[in-house]
Amino acid sequence: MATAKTENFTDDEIFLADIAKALSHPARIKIMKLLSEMNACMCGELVNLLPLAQATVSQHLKELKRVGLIQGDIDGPKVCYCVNLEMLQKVTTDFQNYFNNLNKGEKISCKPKTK
Amino acid sequence: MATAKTENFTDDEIFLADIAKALSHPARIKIMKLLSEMNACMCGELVNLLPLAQATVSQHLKELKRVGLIQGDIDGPKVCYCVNLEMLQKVTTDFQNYFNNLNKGEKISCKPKTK
DNA sequence: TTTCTCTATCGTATATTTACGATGAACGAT
DNA sequence: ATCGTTCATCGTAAATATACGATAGAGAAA
Repeated sequence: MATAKTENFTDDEIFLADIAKALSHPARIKIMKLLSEMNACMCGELVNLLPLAQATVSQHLKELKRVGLIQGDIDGPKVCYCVNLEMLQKVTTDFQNYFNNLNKGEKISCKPKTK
Repeated sequence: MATAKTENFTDDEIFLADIAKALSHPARIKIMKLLSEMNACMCGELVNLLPLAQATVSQHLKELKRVGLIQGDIDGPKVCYCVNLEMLQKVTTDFQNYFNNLNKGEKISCKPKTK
C-alpha cells in the first residue's frame, strides 16, 4: 500500500480528464448537440445559434478540435464542421466503462451526516 | 431560424458542463476511482495515493463535493469520503443519453480533408 | 482587380484553476 | 490541560480559460 505519491497519472486518467475538459463549458456541450442534429454545419451558423461572438465560438471549436471530437473541412471561404464519429464512439464507451466501474465498486456509503 | 444569440444555455447543458468540469482533472478522475474501489476512504489515504500535497487534494475533493459526486462524513478528526451513489447514477444516465443522442444524429461526416 | 464573405488568429482584459506552505479548528488521546 | 493527528481554509503565485474587438488571409463573386 501507499504506492504512488510521485507516481503520475495513467494515460487513461489523463485522456478522460482531457475529454471532460473539452466538454466542461455549456457552449461546447451545445455545439456538439448542434453539429450532430444538423449533421454538419458552418461556423457562421453556430455563431447565430449561440450567445457568443464569432471569435469566441471559433475558440470553442478549436478546443473541441484539439481533442478530436470534431473536425472541420475547408469549403471555399467557409468551414464545414462535423462530429468525429470514431472519436465520439471511443469517448462514449470509455466514459460508460468509467462510470460503470464507479458504480460497481460501491455498495456501502458513508453515514448520512454529509459535511 | 436563427433563434437564440442572446438566449442562454439550458439547465441540462449547464449541468452536463458542470459535471464535466468536475471531472476535468486527472486527480479527480482518479479520486472517484479510488473512492469506489475502497468503498470509502479517509482524506489522508488519498493524499498518500496521489502525487499532490494535502491542501491540493482537499481542494479537489471540494470540487467533487460541490457538484455532489462525493460526500464526506466527519468521524472525529478524520473525514470519511465516499461516492454519492444517487448522483453518480444520474450522471451516468445523463451522459449516456447525451453521447447516444450525439451518435444518433450523425450519419454523414464532412470530407476527409480535416483542417 | 476589387470587393465581399467567412473564419482563424492576435491582442488584451478579466476570471478561474491549480498548486503549495502555513495556519487554524476539531477532536482523540495522554 | 496539553499534545498529536486530521483536515479545511487562507494567502499567494503561476498558469489556463473565457470573452471580445480588431485584423488578416483565403476564396468567391463582381
